[in-house]
Amino acid sequence: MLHTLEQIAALAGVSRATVSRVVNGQPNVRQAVRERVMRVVEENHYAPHGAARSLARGESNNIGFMSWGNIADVLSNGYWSILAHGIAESCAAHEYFLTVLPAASSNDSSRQGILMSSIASGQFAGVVLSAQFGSDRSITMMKEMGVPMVCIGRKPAHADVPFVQPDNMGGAHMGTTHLLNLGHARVATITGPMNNIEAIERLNGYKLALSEVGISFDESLVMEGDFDEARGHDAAQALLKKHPSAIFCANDLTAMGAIRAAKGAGLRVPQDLSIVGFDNMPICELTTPPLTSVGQPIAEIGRSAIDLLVKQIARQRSDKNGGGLNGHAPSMLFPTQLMVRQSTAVFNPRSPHNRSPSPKPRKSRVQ
Amino acid sequence: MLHTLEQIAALAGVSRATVSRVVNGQPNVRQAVRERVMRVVEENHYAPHGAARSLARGESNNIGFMSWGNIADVLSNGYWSILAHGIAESCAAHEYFLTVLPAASSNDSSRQGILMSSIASGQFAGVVLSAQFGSDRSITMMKEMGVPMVCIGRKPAHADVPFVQPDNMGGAHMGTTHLLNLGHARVATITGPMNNIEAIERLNGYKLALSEVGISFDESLVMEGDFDEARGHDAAQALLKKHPSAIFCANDLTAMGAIRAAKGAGLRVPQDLSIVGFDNMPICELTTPPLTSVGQPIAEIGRSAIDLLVKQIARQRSDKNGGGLNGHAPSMLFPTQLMVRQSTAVFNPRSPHNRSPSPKPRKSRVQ
DNA sequence: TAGAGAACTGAGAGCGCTCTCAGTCTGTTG
DNA sequence: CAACAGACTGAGAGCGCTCTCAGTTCTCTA
Repeated sequence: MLHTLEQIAALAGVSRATVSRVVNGQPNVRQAVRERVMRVVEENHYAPHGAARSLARGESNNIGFMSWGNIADVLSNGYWSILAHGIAESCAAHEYFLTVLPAASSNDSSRQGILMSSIASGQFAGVVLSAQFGSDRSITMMKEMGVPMVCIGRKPAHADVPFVQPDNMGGAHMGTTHLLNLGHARVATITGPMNNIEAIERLNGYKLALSEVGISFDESLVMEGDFDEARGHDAAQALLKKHPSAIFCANDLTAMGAIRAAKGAGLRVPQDLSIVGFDNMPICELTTPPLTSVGQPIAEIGRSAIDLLVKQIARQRSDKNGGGLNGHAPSMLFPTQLMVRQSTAVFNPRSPHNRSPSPKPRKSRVQ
Repeated sequence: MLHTLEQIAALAGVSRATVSRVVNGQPNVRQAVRERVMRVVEENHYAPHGAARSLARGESNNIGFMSWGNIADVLSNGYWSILAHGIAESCAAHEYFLTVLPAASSNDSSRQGILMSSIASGQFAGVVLSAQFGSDRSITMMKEMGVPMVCIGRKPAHADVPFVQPDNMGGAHMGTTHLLNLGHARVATITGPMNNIEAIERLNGYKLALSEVGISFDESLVMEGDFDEARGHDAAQALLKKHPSAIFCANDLTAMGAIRAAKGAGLRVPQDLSIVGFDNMPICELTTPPLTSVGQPIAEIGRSAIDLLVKQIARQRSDKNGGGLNGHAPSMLFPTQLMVRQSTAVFNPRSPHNRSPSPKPRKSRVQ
């Protein structure tokens, strides 16, 4: 705090350059000198000034995390916390700082301008952004600026931006198949917002699972949600009129809404209605009944995003120094895993709820 | 990205200094010149280089947020998400960046060293830290370095560090009094970890409420928890043997554990057992039954932390420039609010659970 | 023990920006 | 119309660090 390289150099009786070498662990310093400098450094709690170092090196040690919007409820649902935790951890491991960039909604152009200029200012070595919040325009700008970036979730319009995401389709397929194997024939689904690629992929997984067992897709068993509990509740309430015996939900919050709707309608979960969620948040164990859910390795996805980004940054730097090995940065799809809890059960033909429109039960073959 | 002040100056046919004035909105630039420069700046998407600016100005535009530990479950409980959201928002409003500093546990000294030297490096204009995670030693060091800081939660050993926190004692008093007013006489409590000041304050609020109505404090009705669901469950399970008719829990997660324990013991909430939580997390509305909880303005606390910090930073800067008005930065206590939901009810003398050791019901006077 | 080569050290030129200070250019006044 | 205040502008000296390059000191080998 109180000291500069210059002062430490004076105190140790060497030049600035030598102190710099010692501080950065470079070779070519006599052992005795090295120790003397180290002692002075420690005695004075010297630490190199970050901004000066960035300026001199022409590189930043900061990674930007563009995700936080004015979207408090998204944050509070816990998904982002876990993700952020993985991201922060990996940043620390790579010795980068993680800086939170409150993402601007596409229509808030002044905020977006500030955001972009802060990125343009070279404060960030790279940026992690969420497909959900990153506007297409800002992605385009960042591409033009040549800022390394990684997207959490695929961004269809920007296929060239490396991304990390769970195997949404595979997971939804697995969750739906679980229900089908339990003998359910009328499996409904509550999707996420259909402008969201992950929601679409999950719906596709659901469709695939149905078609595999020869059940034709019934549009009336699909309701669009928005990944939130309230919408999940309303959607489920509407769906229950169609007498499904099971509902596959696009995420856990939606599933919690569905459970609430079922209870409200006097149905027992899982005896009258089986429910599957997606994300396997910690909350799944705390609901009544505990929620069967398709799990994704959220923290690991966050970590991998940073790993990918750091690789890109490194490549960019070596490119500048003449190294020419280019090649496309890979994206990563993470496997999902079904966590069976107590919200799903074998199809129950005797449930009063299932008697109305000819349930046609499937032969149960529990996994 | 691609441009420096120098280049913009050349393009606009003026000197560096003039471009600097325009970019920083300073006076004393002819209108015509100002516009010409602005145009060049915009055409080239110029933004000043952050590190260079910090270096030249001798100030950072970054605030450090020291809280994230390797404590994934703390994060995932949502409290920190909401707090972080308030913090991030206020930082953006004050035009600071928010950088996440993964806090080191006190026993991880190498990590702590890195952390401290990054702070010492002057990258941060100030630091927000959590009383829960900030080690006393790092606080002492930061005080020595003169880094402005604000603590989320009081740190008894550092009374001079400004802090923001909810009125824990008042809130606990309110929550407990609510139960007493419902006629409960055997009100148990599950505390937070007793090395945590907030947990202690909440316990004190509980004691105060009891003493106010002349009920003597019964140690056997107190169990120590750790703000987590699992410990809440176990603590409640143990407490139930003492036949309390109500439990005041130090936070919502603990309360959720208590609900689970009650159900496991065949008790109905609230008919056999009333339960109150603390924090009023969004999850309170989703439990069965919805949880009565003492609410604190989490996001506002986060925002205020930054407001306080920014004031300190400003004062420090003006001090350096000769301004001498010092004075102690204020701390802030935020009011709590009781959210009554369905987990609390009037004392029920006919509950089988309440028949054992002479319940001595209090006369119910519902609020 | 001279000479080559390796190991070590320091001087100095930036990185891109800010900010002071001196100089230039107005537009008023007396 | 000379003189002067006030508005404007640019030169230049850093901010604290890194990194190259030239110079110095060792350490071997012949």
